[in-house]
Amino acid sequence: MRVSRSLLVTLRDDPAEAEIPSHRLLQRAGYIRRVASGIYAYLPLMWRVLRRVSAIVREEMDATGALETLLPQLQPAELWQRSGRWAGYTDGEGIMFHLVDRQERALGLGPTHEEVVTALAADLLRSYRQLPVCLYQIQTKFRDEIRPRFGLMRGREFIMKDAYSFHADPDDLAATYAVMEQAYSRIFARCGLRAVAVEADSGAIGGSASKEFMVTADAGEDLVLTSSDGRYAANQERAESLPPAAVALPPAPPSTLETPGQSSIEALCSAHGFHPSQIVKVLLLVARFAGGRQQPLLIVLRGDQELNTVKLSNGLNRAHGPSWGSLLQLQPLEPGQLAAPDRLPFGFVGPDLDDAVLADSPGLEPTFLRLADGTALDLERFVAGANRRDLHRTGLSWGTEGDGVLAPPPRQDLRAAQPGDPCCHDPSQQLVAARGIEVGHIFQLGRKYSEALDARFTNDQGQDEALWMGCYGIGVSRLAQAAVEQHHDEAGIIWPVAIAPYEVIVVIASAQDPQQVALAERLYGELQAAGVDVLLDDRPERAGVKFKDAELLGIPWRLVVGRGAAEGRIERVERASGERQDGEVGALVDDLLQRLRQQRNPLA
RNA sequence: CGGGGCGUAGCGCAGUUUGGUAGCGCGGGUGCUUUGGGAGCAUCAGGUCGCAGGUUCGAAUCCUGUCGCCCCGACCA
Repeated sequence: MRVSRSLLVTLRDDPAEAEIPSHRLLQRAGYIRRVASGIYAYLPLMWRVLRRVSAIVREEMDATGALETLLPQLQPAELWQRSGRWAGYTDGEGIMFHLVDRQERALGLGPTHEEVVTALAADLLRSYRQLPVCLYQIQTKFRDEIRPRFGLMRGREFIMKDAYSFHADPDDLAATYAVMEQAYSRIFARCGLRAVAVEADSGAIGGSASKEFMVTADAGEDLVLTSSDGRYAANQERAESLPPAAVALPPAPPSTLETPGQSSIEALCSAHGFHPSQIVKVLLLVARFAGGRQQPLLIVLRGDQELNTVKLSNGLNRAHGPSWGSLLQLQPLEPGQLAAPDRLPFGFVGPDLDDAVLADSPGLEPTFLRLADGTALDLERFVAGANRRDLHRTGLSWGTEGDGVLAPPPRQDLRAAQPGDPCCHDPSQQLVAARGIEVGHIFQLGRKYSEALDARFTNDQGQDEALWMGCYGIGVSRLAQAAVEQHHDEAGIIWPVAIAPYEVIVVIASAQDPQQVALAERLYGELQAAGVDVLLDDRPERAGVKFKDAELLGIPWRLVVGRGAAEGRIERVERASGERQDGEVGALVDDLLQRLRQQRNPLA
C-alpha cells in the first residue's frame, strides 16, 4: 500500500479525550476514531491489526478442533428469560441494550452468547457420540457499560472471540478447559503480549473454575496479586492469602474507653497506641435481592483487614439466593434509610449492635444478618465500639456469656487478600500487586445454562442428562489496544511483528529524486513479491515528517531510501530496538526476510 | 446514579469574570524557496460559538432548560 493512497491521517496534538497512552496513540496515529461514547470506528490500519489478531486466534482455535460459526447479535428476550438473566441484564444497571420491535417483541443485542448457543446445542446435540463439541465465533458484542473508557479497552461495542464447549461429563470439560488454557497462552504469546493466567471469580456468568488472562500494564483496571516465586497468581477479587499475624492485646479486664471523635481505626490507634489488628471493626451494608428484600448486614472484620465484596456477594448468593432471589446490589447503610438515625452511632459500632436501631425503617428488614471474618473471630481479646457515641470498649472476647463477652457471629471468609500477605502455598512468600488488563477469561460453566434451557443428550447408559459446558472469551479489540499499552515509547506505537498492520515501511527520503524513487519502487515491488506486508511512503513530504509518522504508526521495520540510492545503498531501522544498519539493498533485504520469518510467529 | 469538568474552524486551545458582533497554533488549498528528523515566506478557504428558549438596543459572554463528551466513584463475562 502506498501511504499517499492510504487515508493516513495522523494528528500532531494529543486528542483531549484520551487519557492513557494506548488510547492517545491509536487516535493520534489514525487507527481509530470515536463515533459516540464507547463506540469507535476501526480505520483501515486498525482493521488490519484486528484481522491479524483474529487470524492468530482462528489458527489456535482451529488447532484445538473448535468449529467457527457466526451467531446472531439480535436475540429474543425469551431465551434470556429462560436462563433467568433477562431481568438482571436489562433492569437498572444491566448492561444489555434492548429494544422492542414492531410486533412488540422484546429483543436484546448480545453481550454474550450462552443462551443462543445453548439453545442450538439443545436442538443439535442428542447423543454422547457427538461430544465433545466446541463452537466459536469472532464477532461484535454489545454492552451498555456504565462508564465506557479508555478507547477500545472498555467500549460499548467491541470485538470478541467467544467459544462454547459441550461435554458428556465434567472430566471431559476439565480436559477441554486445560486445552483452551494452553491455546490462550499460545495466542497471547504469538501476539507479543506478556500475559499471566490468574485465578478469577466467575462472576455473573456463573460456573465453577475460572481463569483470567491478564496483560500486565499500569493502565490496567484490575488488581492482580502474584507470589514472588510465580507459582500463584489471582485476581484480587478472588485471591487467597494467609492473614498476617495479629498483635496480641495485653490481658486486662473489660473496660470502656473514652474515644471522642475517634471514629476511624487510624484515629483510635494513634490516640491509644493500638495496633489495627487489635481492633474489631464493623461495616453496615444493605443487600438488595431480586425478590425485593432489603437486608441490612453487619459485617465484622479485624481492623487491619479489608472487606472483599465479591466473596461477600458470592456467600450471600449461595446461602440466600434460593429463597430471596439473586443479589442485585450491595451498598453501605446510609443514615437516611433509618427511621431514627440518631440511634445508630456511626463510627462507634460494635459487633453486638442492637437490632432495635433498625426499628420502623421503611423497606428494611428489622434484623441484621451478621457475619464475621475468621481473622476477627480468632482474636483472643480485642477492642470494639461501644455502640455509643465517643465510646469504645477494650478487653472484649468472644463467647456465650460474661462481662465483656460478645456472641460471635457466623464465620465466613470475607477478607480481601492484600499485597504483602503471606501466600497460602508457601508462607515465606509474599503477595505482590500488579495492575492488569483482562484480555481473556475461561470458565467451566457446568450445567447452569444447559439445565435452564433444557439442553440434554443421551449418555452411554441410555440416560437423558444435561450437557456440561465451558465458555472461553478473548477481547480481540481490547487485546489489540493492550498490545499498544505494553509496546510503545515517546515517539509512538511499537507493534509486535505478528500483529502489526504492515511489517515494513519503505520511506523515500526525497520524493523529488528520481533515483531514490526508482530504487524505492523496485524495493517495494520485491518485498510485495516476497509476501511481505509493506507500506511505501511516497508522499512529497520532507523526510522528517515521514520518519515521525513511521515511528508514530509503529511499523516494525523501516527501510530508508535516501542519499545512498545511487550506489544501491539503503538504511534499515528496527522500530523496537532503534538499531540502524546501512548497507547494500540486497543483503539488508535478505537478512530482513529471514528475521521476519522468525518474528511472524515467535512460537513456530 | 452521585461528585467534578468541558462543548468556540478538521485537531489543540484563548476569548466568558467586566455583554459591543470571534481569535491563536497545528492542519487544508495555491505559489515561490527549502529538502535526512514534524521547514520558511506569501496568499486563500474554513465557525448558525452544542441546541432551544429568555433578558437586552445588542449575547460566545448573563438567566433557564436541554443534549453531548471527559474525569473520579459506585458498577462491570
